[in-house]
Amino acid sequence: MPELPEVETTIRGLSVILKQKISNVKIHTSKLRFKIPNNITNILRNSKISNLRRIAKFIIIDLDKDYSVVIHLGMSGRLKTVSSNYKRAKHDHFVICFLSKKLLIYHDPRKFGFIDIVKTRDLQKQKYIMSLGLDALSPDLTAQMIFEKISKSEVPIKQILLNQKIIAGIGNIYASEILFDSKISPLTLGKNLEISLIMKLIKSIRKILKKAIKYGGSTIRDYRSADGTLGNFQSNFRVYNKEGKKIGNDKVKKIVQYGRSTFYCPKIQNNW
DNA sequence: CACTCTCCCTGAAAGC
DNA sequence: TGCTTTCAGGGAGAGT
Repeated sequence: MPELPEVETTIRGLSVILKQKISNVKIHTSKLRFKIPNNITNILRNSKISNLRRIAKFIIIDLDKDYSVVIHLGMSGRLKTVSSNYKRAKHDHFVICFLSKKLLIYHDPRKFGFIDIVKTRDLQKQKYIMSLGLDALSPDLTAQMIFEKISKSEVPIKQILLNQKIIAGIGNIYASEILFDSKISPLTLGKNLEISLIMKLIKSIRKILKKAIKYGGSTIRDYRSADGTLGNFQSNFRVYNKEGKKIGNDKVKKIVQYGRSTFYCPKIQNNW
């Protein structure tokens, strides 16, 4: 599932479309999480891709005409670049065609993602961007900032990590991995996390996410970056989806928090 | 405002 | 084997 490392991997795989000129756009399905704006075709046609970047889990494709395409992959979204002899597959909802004959395809079986187009200068005003906390890989992220945000919170740290308003980019899989790495119990309430543990947590956030990016993203089954290469971080999951696995003299336990599965080692993650 | 829960959707996997 | 049910998860929106 696309979390920060998968989004980063996708963007790196998209570099082949940089500077390319768009010849056409095809919308096969406009009803994703939100409707794809009607004016997107007109704005995209004859534009050039000037830059590719990431804000948390959002992919930003900047155009040369002061507009930016915003793509969120939701849970099952993928972007792939293919050549002109490509045959459309099921769930290919949106296609950008380039003069070079290359195609950029948005593929999303569950349609939880969305595609938007906004004036680049208005990007930060979009409510889905505006509400985001600091990016999980931002060098500016400090334990003090997190402490101030969670020191009164009765919410368990696992759920806090998923809250994009506090730290942006972490999803359900890496939340478990990060907590295991920092030896913090997912059940710890925000208000009970002392600053030294938050420092440890931030170290683990950076370590786990960077490692996942290095391995090309992961995801549950068959995460592929935009150039089609298979992410292989999943073989590096220590606890996620590993219920019953022995680690030292402990065993991975699965619990459900707020309707989401959490995997952890009760004896190892025992900061009580 | 802060928090919790449901729902959107499809395909894979489990259950029968 | 094959049909049916359950589960997975990001985040908006409703409800408390």
